Amino acid sequence: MQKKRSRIQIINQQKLLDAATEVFASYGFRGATIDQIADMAGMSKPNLLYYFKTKKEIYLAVLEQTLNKWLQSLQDWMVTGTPEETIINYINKKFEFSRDHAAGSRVFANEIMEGAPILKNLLGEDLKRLVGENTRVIKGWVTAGQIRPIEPIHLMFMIWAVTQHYADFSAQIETLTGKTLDDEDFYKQAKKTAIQIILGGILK
Amino acid sequence: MQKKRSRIQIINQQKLLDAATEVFASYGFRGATIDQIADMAGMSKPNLLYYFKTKKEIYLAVLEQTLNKWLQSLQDWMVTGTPEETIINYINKKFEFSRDHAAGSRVFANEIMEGAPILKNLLGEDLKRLVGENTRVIKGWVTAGQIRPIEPIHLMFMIWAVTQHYADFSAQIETLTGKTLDDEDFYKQAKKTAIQIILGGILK
DNA sequence: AAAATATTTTATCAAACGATAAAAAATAGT
DNA sequence: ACTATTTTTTATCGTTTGATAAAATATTTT
Repeated sequence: MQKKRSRIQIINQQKLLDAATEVFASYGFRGATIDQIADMAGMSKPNLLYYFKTKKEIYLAVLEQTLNKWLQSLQDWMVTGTPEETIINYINKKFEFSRDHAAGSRVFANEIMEGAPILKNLLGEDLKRLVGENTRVIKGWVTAGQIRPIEPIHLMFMIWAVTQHYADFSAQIETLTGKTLDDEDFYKQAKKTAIQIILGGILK
Repeated sequence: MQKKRSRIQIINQQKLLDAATEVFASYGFRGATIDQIADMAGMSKPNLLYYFKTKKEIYLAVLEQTLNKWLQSLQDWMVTGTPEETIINYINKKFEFSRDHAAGSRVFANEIMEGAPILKNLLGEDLKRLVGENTRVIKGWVTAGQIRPIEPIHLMFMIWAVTQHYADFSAQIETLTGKTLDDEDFYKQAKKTAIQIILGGILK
């Protein structure tokens, strides 16, 4: 029987999750230390462990919080619109995610580069199913002659690659351009270019 | 006065660099341990430290080895060819790198996600200069009306994003498709799709 | 083969790390 | 205001980690 979470608990757990997201984003699960996370949250290490019993437990909480938001954009895939509308909408959603959850995107990237020990099962089931549905839609467009013949899965990868790149490599992008997605003009230009090229590349 | 490296030294240092590349690729600088690297190289920890005095020293060696190969593809940028030839050639080079140096690509990705503490200076100088040269070429194409109006830097990011994605997220891609770039057909299809979309997106 | 040098192993260290126990302080319920 | 509960702090533990010293082994040079 789970007691109702107190006000302090809710505040502190979220504060810890935010700090943990930042630290795991930078150093991955193994490279991150709970000292660092506690420090960033303005808390002592044992106090952190009062809210999350182990390092793995807080990592799982971070992954879950981020994953839900990540999958959301895939689920919102519109099957009713035209190819153009659908792709634009999807790229928009992905860019929004990269801007609003850049650290979460990097947590994912780290998890996958470590071999996705935690997410492997989930990627092989839920994500695989979602991707299957979406590639079928794209395949339908090709068959119906609505877009140029294209391998659907690689189009998906391409959209993920471009949108996530701005979150995962923001340090490099900032060094080269002085800007990040937080800059409104830069955000619009990045999105515009991506949409322009991808749409131009698949539409007839 | 540096003594000539012995036969054993050359063999073992390369064996260690290869092992270190794999481990740093998975766990980043902080997450990797020299025990792990030594194990993977079939060597004891103190023996590793005989060849590389510190963890940072072997990390720097790995970064340098990979960086040279990474920059190579940028330097080979053809200024004499048509836009079509130049882009195809560049994407080819990048895909080759992702296939032949996937682990190295991930070492980079980790370094950048950690905030690029080591590479920051280099990215701000050498890379910035190279990117500047290449974006100027693209800008010239636009001005001359050879390609559609496009923001050059975002085209560069797009090419990096797509090509590196296949190396950095190979675990995810393998889970979803069962294939990696080592599969010849998969490699060709990935490259073909990327070239088709990007060229189609920028050519008139 | 003997001597000199290079490489590997064994033993060990101090600091950092994840985690626990128990006391102290703060908050909530009556 | 008093009591019960929750939250925070202090102290500490066993491992892991990066690194060093010194002995043992292997290789090269003469």
